[in-house]
This record gives sequence, C-alpha cells and structure tokens, in this order.
Amino acid sequence: MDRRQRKTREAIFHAFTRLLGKREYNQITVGQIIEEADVGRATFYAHFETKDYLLKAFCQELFCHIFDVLRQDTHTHSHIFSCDGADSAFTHLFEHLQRNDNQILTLLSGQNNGLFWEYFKTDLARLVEDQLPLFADKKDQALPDSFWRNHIASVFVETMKWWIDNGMHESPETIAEYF
Amino acid sequence: MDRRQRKTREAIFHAFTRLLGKREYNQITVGQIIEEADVGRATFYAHFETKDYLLKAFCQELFCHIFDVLRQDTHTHSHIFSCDGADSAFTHLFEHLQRNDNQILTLLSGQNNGLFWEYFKTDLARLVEDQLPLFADKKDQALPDSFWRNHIASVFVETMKWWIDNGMHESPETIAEYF
DNA sequence: TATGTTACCGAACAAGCTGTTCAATATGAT
DNA sequence: ATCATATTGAACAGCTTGTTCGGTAACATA
Repeated sequence: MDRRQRKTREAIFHAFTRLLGKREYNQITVGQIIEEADVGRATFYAHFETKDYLLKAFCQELFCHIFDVLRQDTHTHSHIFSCDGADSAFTHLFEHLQRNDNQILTLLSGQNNGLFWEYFKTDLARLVEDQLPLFADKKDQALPDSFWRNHIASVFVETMKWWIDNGMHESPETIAEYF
Repeated sequence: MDRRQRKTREAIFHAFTRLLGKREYNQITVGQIIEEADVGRATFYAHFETKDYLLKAFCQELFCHIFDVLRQDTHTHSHIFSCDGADSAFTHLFEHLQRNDNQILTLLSGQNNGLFWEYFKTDLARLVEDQLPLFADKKDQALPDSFWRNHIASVFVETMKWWIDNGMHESPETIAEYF
C-alpha cells in the first residue's frame, strides 16, 4: 500500500479514536473527522464509502488484532508453561481490558455503542470456538451446539459489560471466576 | 389528555410502527414519519423533542405494557391454577413473542436495533426481580446480587436473540427449557 | 350558546451534513 | 526522469433538522 494511503488511513483512524473519546459515535460527523485528521474531504471518501464503513474497518483492525495476539499468546503459553488454557485466555482478556490496551475501553463503555459490541462479539466468537472443549463438561447434551457457542460468547460479553458499568473494582481474576 | 393530542400521538406511533417494518430505525426520517402519519411538522416537534425521544416513548409504552400484562397474568395464574411461577412467566413471554403480539418481533429482529433491546432489557429487569427467588438454588454465594440479576436478564435476552436469529423453529417450551 | 384556551396546520426558514465533482498540485514508485 | 496515483480545496445539489409564524379548527367551561 502506498505510503500516502497509509498515512491518511492512520490519520483518520487516530482522529476517529480521539473523537470517540469526546463524543458518541452518532454525534460524530465526517466534517469533524477530516478536520481532526487534517485531511481533505474528497480524500476521506476515497478511503471510506461512508462513516459506517470507517467504523467497520476500524473495529475489524482493532478487535481482530487484539484477539489474534491473544490467541498467539495462549498458544505460546500453553506450549511453554502449559498453564490452563481456558482460564488464561479469558483472564488475559480481562487483564488487557483493565489496562485499557488500545483504548478499547473508551470504545466499549459509553452510551450507544451497540455496534462496537456487535463487532467485538463477532471476533470473540472465534476465540470461544477454540476454547470450547474446556466447557464441554458443563454442557447439557440437549442443547444445540450453536446455542451453546452463542451462550458462552454472550455471557462473556455481558460479564464484561457488567464489570465496566460497575466501575471495574473487581480484579480480572475475580471476574474470570464469576464468568 | 386532549383528544386531539391522543389522536396525533397514536397517528405518529402507528406511522412509526409501519415504517419500522420497512426501514431500519436509522434510515427513518422525521419527514417520513409526519408524511405517513399525515401530521404537520410543527405538530411532531410539539409532541417529541427529537426522533430519539419518540423511540423512547414508543418503547416505554410498548414494553412496559407487555411486561405489566405478563406480571398480572402470572399473579392471576398463580392464584387460580397455582402453576409454577418461574416457568410460566418466562414461557409465556416466549409464547407472546412467537405470536408476535404488538409486532414486537418486527422491532427486535432486524439489523441495528441495539436501542430496542436495551429498552427491552430495562423493562425485563423488573420481571426478573420478581422471579429471582426461583433461581436462588442455582446461585453461587460468591456472586454479587447485581451480577446475578444482570446475568439472568442477559441470558434471557440472548436466548431470545438466538431463537429469533435461528428462525424460531423450537417451541416456546423448548426455549424456556434451554433458558 | 358564547367565550377563552389549546392544538393543529403549512409554509417558510437557517443551519448543518452528506456525498460528488473537478482541475491543480504533490508525492510516490520504477 | 517519467509516469501513475494520492491528495487538495473548493464548490455543488440534495437532503435533514429544528424553529417560527399567523391563521384555523377543535376543545372545555360557563
């Protein structure tokens, strides 16, 4: 990819992040983004068809990155330390969250961020898929697999939400325990 | 309330419902609403500050109504038939849903309806509060109460979502069982 | 029936946002 | 050095929002 394109893309992403810290997604306009990114209007639309596509690309890059790193971590750990895979993966995720890596917290907390959670959950699903065997002993035979997968991912997300909404006073380990 | 006000309010609500059947919430404009409702622009803004306030009032009226009826039903039933309170309340809710009472399904399924689910969950919380004792035996002592309440409401909502997204092939009783 | 109050209409309005176009310029790749 | 391509800035039509206004209709009260 052309260096100019990269620079513009990054500038837009960074501006977007900064604005998300101040305003709600719905309240952010393309005009604000291009001003904050110091980029021409036509340039923005050369990169992203609409604001929603920007959000999609943004989440894809961010969440995919986080989960990929996490999955790699887990593999590495299980190779080197052979610690408990399930606990480590989800606990690590809670830890990342508490440290607010990549300002992910800034995005997920707040008011009308259903879209962020939706994208987050989509990427989370793959992690759950990997860790599924570790929940096998808790699953009732009668439950359909797709229901079970969705249930685990949902409960994880809802646990996160509760944690965030309640001020994140508990330790990541405690939350992992609740989960 | 003045009959004229009632008429206008209903007209707007009905128009809103009809439009929600066609378009996504975000795609609906005030212009479309007042045209569909056959109501003056100024009149709309005399009733609702913005489109978001309309949504809020709309959901409040709809969801509150449904849950209130349900709670009354449950009480009546437990008086007359003294059937199992927990199963009946939640199973009844699944049944209402399957019959698509008040077109509630039309609102909850679809794409970007995070707001609807949010309002739904808020009203659901009160029902859960009532039925809480029935889950007491399943609760780990270590869990905070607020976590537990949120967990039950969340799992219910996520179960509903899964059911809807997967075509609602299962019977209400089966889904209640899964839940 | 008469009177005062309140809601509605509809048209117009400023302000803002969106997404597109274009020729001119700057930057990158080879 | 040359060509391809990304960016710019400005202008644009079209749409949406929320407000204002005088005139008209419906309501409540006596």
